[in-house]
Amino acid sequence: MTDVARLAGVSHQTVSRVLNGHPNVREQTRNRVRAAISELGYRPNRAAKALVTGRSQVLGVVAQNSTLYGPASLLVAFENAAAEAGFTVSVGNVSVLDRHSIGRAVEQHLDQRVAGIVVIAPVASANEALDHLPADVPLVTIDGDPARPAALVTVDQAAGAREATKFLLAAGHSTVWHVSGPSDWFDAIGRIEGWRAALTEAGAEIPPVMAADWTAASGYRAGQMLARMPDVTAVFAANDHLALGILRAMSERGRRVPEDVSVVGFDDVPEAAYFIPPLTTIRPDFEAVARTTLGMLLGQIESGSSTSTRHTIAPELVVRDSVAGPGQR
Amino acid sequence: MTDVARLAGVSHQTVSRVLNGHPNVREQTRNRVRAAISELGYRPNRAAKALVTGRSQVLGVVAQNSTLYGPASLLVAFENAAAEAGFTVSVGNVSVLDRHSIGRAVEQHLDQRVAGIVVIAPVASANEALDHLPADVPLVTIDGDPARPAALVTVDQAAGAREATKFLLAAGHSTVWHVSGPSDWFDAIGRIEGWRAALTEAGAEIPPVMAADWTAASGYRAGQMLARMPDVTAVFAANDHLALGILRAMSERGRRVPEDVSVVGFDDVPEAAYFIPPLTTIRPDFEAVARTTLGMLLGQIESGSSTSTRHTIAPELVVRDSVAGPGQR
DNA sequence: TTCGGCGATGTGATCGATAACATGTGCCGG
DNA sequence: CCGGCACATGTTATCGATCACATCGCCGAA
Repeated sequence: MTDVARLAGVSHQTVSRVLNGHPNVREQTRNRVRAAISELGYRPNRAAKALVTGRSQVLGVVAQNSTLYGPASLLVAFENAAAEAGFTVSVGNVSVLDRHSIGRAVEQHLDQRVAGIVVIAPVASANEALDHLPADVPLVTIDGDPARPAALVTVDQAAGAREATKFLLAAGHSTVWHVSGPSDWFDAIGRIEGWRAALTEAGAEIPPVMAADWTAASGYRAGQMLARMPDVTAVFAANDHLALGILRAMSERGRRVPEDVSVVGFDDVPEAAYFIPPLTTIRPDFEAVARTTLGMLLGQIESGSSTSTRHTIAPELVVRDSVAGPGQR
Repeated sequence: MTDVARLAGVSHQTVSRVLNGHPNVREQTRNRVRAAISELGYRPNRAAKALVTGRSQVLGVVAQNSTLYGPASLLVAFENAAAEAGFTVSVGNVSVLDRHSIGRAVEQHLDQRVAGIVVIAPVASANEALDHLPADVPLVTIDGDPARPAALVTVDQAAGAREATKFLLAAGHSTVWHVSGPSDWFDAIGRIEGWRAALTEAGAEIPPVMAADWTAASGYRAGQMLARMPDVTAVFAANDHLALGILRAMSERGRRVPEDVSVVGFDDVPEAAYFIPPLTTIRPDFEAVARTTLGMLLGQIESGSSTSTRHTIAPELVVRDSVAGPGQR
């Protein structure tokens, strides 16, 4: 930086002003400095800037280390959004979302002087950790507890589940079964709620929830039970991989989809259109979630105050071939 | 740090020595300093350290922004391995792997004074960029060009493809068709080579390569063509999602898998066991790739010299139900 | 005419760590 | 009994930026 200043015939402070777009610099001076910068191939040292300002141009993300489609897509979408805004993303993967792990990951980020932190906290166990975090750092939660008063962005799980269920009911089914995600996930809870609400509104009978985790394996197991109950004609699976397992179980027991049983999933994984049959599902807009999260975070960073705004992103129904009326049998 | 020094009754330099495990500190002094540190809840400022040493405890990863299973798993595995070694990972996502984008991402990482960089460079277009990178920074490439003399870790694509093809031949098929990935991906090229080698060794006829991208959609299109050729009895798909599309195309045209047509995939995505039928596939060991990469990177960081070692990780055949002999029809 | 004020720029202190060198002990061998 | 050396520790400079404040013209209003 000193070299640049010398070449441009100004002080290091003026170079700093040009770099940071400070208004009070003469056009001519600004140009001289710019020329010197590009001639020397000068690149500012972020570490020095971080040291003096106490903040870096890095955003920290704490996420459960997983290749689950939802969280992974969210992460990628957020990385993109952040890159566009000129931020780098530092990922603090964590194997369990408990208080200790999250706390450690957050502190590690604070050591690096990140400008803000995003916690992808889809499970109940993350709550306690979030309650004990320092309040003065910009922080936004994705998929966290809707009941917590904190800055939060989520997909509207209940609305999506409701739409899926209503779509099945509208096709003529008298009720809809549900294979749910793990009960400690807010996503799973929200989807159960939406499903139940749609059934209640329609005055339909509410079958017991079939608990599963998010894997195709557990969907398959649930599907094996559903397949042997002849009165089951419609199933709403809490995600597409569960649906995949269900499709296979149905196929093995000779129950055709959608002629005998209709199935709707959630997530719209890229392969969903190529399941047998192509899966009708709910598509959450991960990019919108990422953009919104980034916006809130940047807002907090600029204002210096942490808000408790809540944003909910409505998902969208994608109709394919896995739903038909019960009469088709 | 000054506060800690005062409380412990020593100089800040001694505190620094304790922090960095310097040997020449008396046991008793060391304990006093440790006590002061924990009493004050002191946490060192990484930015300051990075400023003075010129290196941070951060590793940069440049990857194509995608939710493709392979790259995404690799990234997660690497983040875990790095976290275990006490490093944070900063991800520089890039939408296209061309010279300009990679260059920019790398420079951004250098601005942050990362300790080392990993480039996940599975396509040919990344080569040019890699040739023009500064040579003095520790850098390891994953899935890069096997022909480039650089530090590189890859899955042994050819060996996996060969194993898959041999398995199909061993089941009694006279030849094996191949639906490949995009021709600018080294992974795709390696898999084609392995497939071709296995056919050549067995003296089997070599059918034309069916070009596709990695998506289920393109697998479906290829599958539609394969399904109408009655002499096609065995297909090796370059990844599991392609295989999924093929399975659906076969199912639509009434060709049963595995009775009429056998299919093998590549990747072993978690859902592969729940395709219809469960997919026989090749499982690459992403964790081994990540561990090896990290090891090489740390080696370079410590030694200060950049090596050109190459490591290849052999994948493994996972047998399920999508392969049978041609006689079964 | 004069002085307040603002715009453009420079000067020195500062962030929090490490590096290089200096200092002060105590022990050993000659 | 003393020089010298290893060990423990302290002092000061340094990394590369920003911040707070000082300075210097210059313009317009009293």
